[in-house]
Amino acid sequence: MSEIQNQSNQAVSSESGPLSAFDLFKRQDREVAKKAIAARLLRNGVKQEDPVDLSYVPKEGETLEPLTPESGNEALEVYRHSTAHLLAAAVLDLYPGTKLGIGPALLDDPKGGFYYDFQRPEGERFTPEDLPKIEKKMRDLIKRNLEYKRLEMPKAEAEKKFAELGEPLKCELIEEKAGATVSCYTIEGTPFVDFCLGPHIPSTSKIKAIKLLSIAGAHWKGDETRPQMQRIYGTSFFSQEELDDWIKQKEEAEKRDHRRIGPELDLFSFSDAIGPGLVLWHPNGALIRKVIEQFLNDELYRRGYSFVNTPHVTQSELFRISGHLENYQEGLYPPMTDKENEQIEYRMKPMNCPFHIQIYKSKQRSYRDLPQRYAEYGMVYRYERSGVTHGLMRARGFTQDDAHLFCTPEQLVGEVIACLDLVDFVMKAFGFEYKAELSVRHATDHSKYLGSDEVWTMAEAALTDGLNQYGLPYVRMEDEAAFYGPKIDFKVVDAIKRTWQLSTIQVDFNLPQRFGIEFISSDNKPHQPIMVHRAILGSFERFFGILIEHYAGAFPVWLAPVQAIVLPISDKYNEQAQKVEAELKAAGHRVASDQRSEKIGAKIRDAQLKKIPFMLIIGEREAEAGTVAVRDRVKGDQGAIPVAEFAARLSELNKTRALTT
RNA sequence: GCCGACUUAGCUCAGCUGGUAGAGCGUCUGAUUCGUAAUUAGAAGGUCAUCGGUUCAAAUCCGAUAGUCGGCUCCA
Repeated sequence: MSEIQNQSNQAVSSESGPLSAFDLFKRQDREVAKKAIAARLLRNGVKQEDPVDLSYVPKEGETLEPLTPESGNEALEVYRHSTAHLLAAAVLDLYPGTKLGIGPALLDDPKGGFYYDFQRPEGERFTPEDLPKIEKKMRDLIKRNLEYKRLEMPKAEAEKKFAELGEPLKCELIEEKAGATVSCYTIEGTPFVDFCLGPHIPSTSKIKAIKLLSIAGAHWKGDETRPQMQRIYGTSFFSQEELDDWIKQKEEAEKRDHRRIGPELDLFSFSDAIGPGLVLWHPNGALIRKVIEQFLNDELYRRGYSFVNTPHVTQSELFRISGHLENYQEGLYPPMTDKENEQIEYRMKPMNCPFHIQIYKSKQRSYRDLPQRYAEYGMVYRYERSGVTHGLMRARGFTQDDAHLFCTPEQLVGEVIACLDLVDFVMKAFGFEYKAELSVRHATDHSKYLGSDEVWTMAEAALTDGLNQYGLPYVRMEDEAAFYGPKIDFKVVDAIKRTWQLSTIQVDFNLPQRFGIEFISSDNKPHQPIMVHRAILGSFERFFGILIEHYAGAFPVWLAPVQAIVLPISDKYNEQAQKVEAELKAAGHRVASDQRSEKIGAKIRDAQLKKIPFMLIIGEREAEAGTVAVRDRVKGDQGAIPVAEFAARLSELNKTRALTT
């Protein structure tokens, strides 16, 4: 990375005036200067958080590095933020009287891009037909190569200026956020002025590839009590190729959408007669779920878990004690009143933990009994607001693969390591890469956290030691812990590089205290056990949705509802097909046969669309030889092999949970 | 919950500014007996999401309800 010392700046500034970042870069390397869109600022060699404009004139002790398209997210953020300004300029030009909200860049996929919030005058609003017009105007502005100008002024002056411009929301922001000096940006030749920290690209022609995406409602500052504005989403890239790739990626994600694939492959559905967010698992989906459950069952037994079962409803009292009633009132289904005693109300359960605690509490526990590990695939019900349900990903009724560990402080590290190993084992089985995040308390401000310093220090140390001993790299997130304890979260990366938050390991100081659970230690005195909540898949519903998208519906053999389908060439070989089907079924495989009077091409096509891993074709040759011609859904025709050989192959794939054939 | 869009046969979708429904796929019945991604003929199938209104007349216009979809932390 080229680096320009301020000394050189001072050396020349006497003759030709002070030199800007751009001037300095140009001296160093014309090509780099041409590509630069902003500059990274180093003060006494220390990188400053916010980049600066190319017009920035460095001060004593400051060094600059160019920010180019190759600089990654830092540059992309500046670029997209500038595109958001361009959008606002185009909108103001086309729709005078529009008030500005905010317009930040977005980096996270799938929302990568930017948006700008607008308030149109009473009675006016954007419609989807406006987007092409606005986009066209943006392109016009790009062609005119207009300059992004930075203005600085005292706070009072800025407030006056925006008041004159009729931008009340901007005034509110200045009031709240601004220091003594306020910076603004304009785009030359447009009515656009924005209160903005910057930095921005030097001129509109730097913007190479844009696309406006959608219009949505958004409340000012995300606050529902504030007026609703119209938000325009868009995205921009340094090149058309990158934009095209992004569009392709989006289309790929749409093709994989579990809400499309689910009904297509007859995996699950929703029914208006039942209600939003309540899932019907069809035979194919339920079968996959059973296979996953069986896989987990075996593993959990092996790892010393006990299985428990608890009811779906409970007297509200349980959740009053746990604090959920107070804190999550909105998220609960409304209460049911007891028929015989109006004083008693029941609730659908939103969590399993208090039930497991009741099991723990059912008798006195000795330190010799610990750890207790209770696992349950517990169905819980949360009243998600009507606008937020999303297929299997966000449902109102879902099944947690929940477990609660009750242990002594000394046992915590060991339990953490065991959980890490379980997460690793399960994620690898499904072919997921993953990353870990350790969420701990704020370094100094502990006011919002419950529990003593002593116990927090112990728990954070146990999680950290566990991660280190297990050898798992992690990101430490300060101030991201839950109020009730520190945690480790896992993010998996799917087949098309999207990340999903799945597993979690959380230490809880709150519930043991609220429910007053204890164990008798070797000192013959009661102590409070450490409680750990842990989920691997999170919820079966959501995990299934993620799996469908991860595999695009083409499940590996061990999960596929139908692992192989027998396809007779014509009716003449139906009998042989039935024999082969029966033989494979007897060997424990999930096999079907297609005995319709269709041509083989049609049968193959249908099997292919159902994403069945193997097609076993039987014609005259195979019937005579007792073989099947194996067609792999990915690799195509594999030639004929004896039925027994195919059965052995299927067994092997199933046993090893192979992800490919 | 809020903003916007959408809801027509099992599925995907046509149906122009109101004149009372159409295709492809699928299903069913028959013919065909076929060698690696769609053989063929015929038939059945819809209170146009639901309820209400305007009109001589509503899938079409208006309103309400339900459901689905895109959003509603990202800051000057």
